[in-house]
Amino acid sequence: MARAPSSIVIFSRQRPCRTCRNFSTQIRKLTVERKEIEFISEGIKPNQNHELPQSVNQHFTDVTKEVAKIMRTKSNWEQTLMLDFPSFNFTDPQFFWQLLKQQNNAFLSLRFFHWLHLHSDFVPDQVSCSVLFDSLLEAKACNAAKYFLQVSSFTPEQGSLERYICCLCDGGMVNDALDVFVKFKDIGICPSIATWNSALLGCLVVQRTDLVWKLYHDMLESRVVADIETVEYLIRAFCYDGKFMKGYQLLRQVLEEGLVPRNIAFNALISGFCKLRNFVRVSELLHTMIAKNCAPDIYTYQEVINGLCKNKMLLNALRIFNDLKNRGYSPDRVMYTTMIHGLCEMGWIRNARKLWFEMINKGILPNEYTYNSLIHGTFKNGEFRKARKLYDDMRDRGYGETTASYNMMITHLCLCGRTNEGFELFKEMAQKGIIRDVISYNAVINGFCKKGMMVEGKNLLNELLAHGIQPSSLSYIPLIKKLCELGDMKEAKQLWNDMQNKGLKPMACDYDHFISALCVRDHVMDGMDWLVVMLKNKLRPKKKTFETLIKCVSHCGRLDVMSRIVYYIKMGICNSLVWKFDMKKMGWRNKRPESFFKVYTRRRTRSVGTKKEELAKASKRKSLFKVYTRRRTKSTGTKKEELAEGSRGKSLFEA
DNA sequence: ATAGGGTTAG
Repeated sequence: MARAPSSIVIFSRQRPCRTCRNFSTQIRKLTVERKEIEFISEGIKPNQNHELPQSVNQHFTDVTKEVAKIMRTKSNWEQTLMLDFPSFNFTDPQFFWQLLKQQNNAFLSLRFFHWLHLHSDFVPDQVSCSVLFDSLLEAKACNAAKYFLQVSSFTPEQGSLERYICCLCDGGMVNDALDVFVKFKDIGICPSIATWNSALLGCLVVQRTDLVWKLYHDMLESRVVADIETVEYLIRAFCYDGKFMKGYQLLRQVLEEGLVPRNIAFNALISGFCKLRNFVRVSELLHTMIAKNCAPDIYTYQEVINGLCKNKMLLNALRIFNDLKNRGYSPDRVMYTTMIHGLCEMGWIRNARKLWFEMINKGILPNEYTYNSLIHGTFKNGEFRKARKLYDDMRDRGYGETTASYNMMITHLCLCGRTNEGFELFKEMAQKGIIRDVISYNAVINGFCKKGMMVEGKNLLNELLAHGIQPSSLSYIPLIKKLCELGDMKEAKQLWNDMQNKGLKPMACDYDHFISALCVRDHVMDGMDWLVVMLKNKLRPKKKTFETLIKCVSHCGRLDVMSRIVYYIKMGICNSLVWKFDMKKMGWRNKRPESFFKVYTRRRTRSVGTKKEELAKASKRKSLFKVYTRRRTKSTGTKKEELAEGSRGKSLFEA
């Protein structure tokens, strides 16, 4: 696959006109074309060796008018034409010209051509073809243009072909556009930079960055000089691929050359660095924008506020939001919705309501997104009745007929124990023809499981699979969790295997369902086996998992198992980066791992034993622990060796 | 561009 090279050639055309996307200004007007046609037609005399008499031309004009009228008004125009003009020769190229000029409608002309072609293999002459083709392009009818090109097999001139590429890209038919590029390559002609850019944008819009890079590779091969618009698309493509740093480096590179891309490139980068939680860079980008006379727009701030909210930095988001208002920017509906959603997500429902009424007072009406955000927040706040009322309000306004709305409502109904109502909505979706996706199914499956309705839950999972919907791990986990609770470990394991056979990776907390179910039934060793599986899958166990195990271990006094847990902590996890990060957060970096051990023993013994017992046990454990620390330090520490030692450790414990 | 599904901390 083609990849973007690290550096690119820049042509210093700061703001290129968008040749290919603005048909009304860039493409010659159809009226102009018509004049040209009339002019040319005097010189070309298709099928005739002499001038047509004026009377014949007049006759054509009359007939074309009549034909146009019939085509516009009658659905069975083909028959009507045959009946009304039984002896007329429609295949006369002169007549087709006349029709093109008269009808002023590319689609009607195309239909007429299609009819003629079906009956007589009629193909208009080159000039008519290009007029028709160009007007189809002007009408952005890429499918029609493609069809016409195939059937008439005429060769458009280079300009038309380039506009054809733009038209295809506008209509999302990027693969066809790429085929035209191949044609250009074959005849050794290089399209203009505007056409390349239009194609890059087309690929970007349909989220095919692989094609962006392929095109860019071809561009470099054709020695086309990229311009700032190209750079914008490449930055956006990098961001789409999640390679924000590469996009950023490209931006730096062009800024150094004195070129500034449009806001949208900055916005994409800002959105990316928000995702990475790199707000220092976000701030730097904002400053760069201002310095380069590229004032951040409402979309820019939208990205910033969205990023801050998603990272739970609500106060910062609110500050910027209020600053904007104070500085005279008026937040739009999207901005209000984003802010309300952020507040609801964090449970700040009162502030969310305040903004809700503020926007209504400003004359901005909430839309479906706003309603959904506030309903979500109201549910989270446990106010079922209020949420229900808001939902009815939304329905009264004609919103709520989308999958996302239904899913939100079903999820919350199921969460607050109203699974039946949720299921009713789920059925309503099917009746109304609203698509039910994996989230809809998962929500109801979860609801059924919560109520212990396992048969219904399993049926729904099977229905989901039967409908060919790609399940997610959340389609299985509620069932597995409940089965574990009920003690049906066999069935739970069966579903667990089904899930993994579908390539779905469970998360670390999903193992807890098995571990706690086993611990409840005093099967500590089996619980340990699950821990081992987790570690083998390079999953970082949650603190809760250890707590569950340790509680159980202490309950049945299996000190041997306890030391094995500590062994795993030392052997398996301490070396992974993730764990180190967690250790750092827990404040025991540079401390000896015993402290971790102590935390758990202390917590446990408080609830169980007396202080004397505690001390005695602790010292015993400590000595056990020391054995293993010593053993571990002996090993030189390559991963393989550690794994080998891990398995030896296991057998030691079980002996 | 904005809405729908699970994690963690004292």
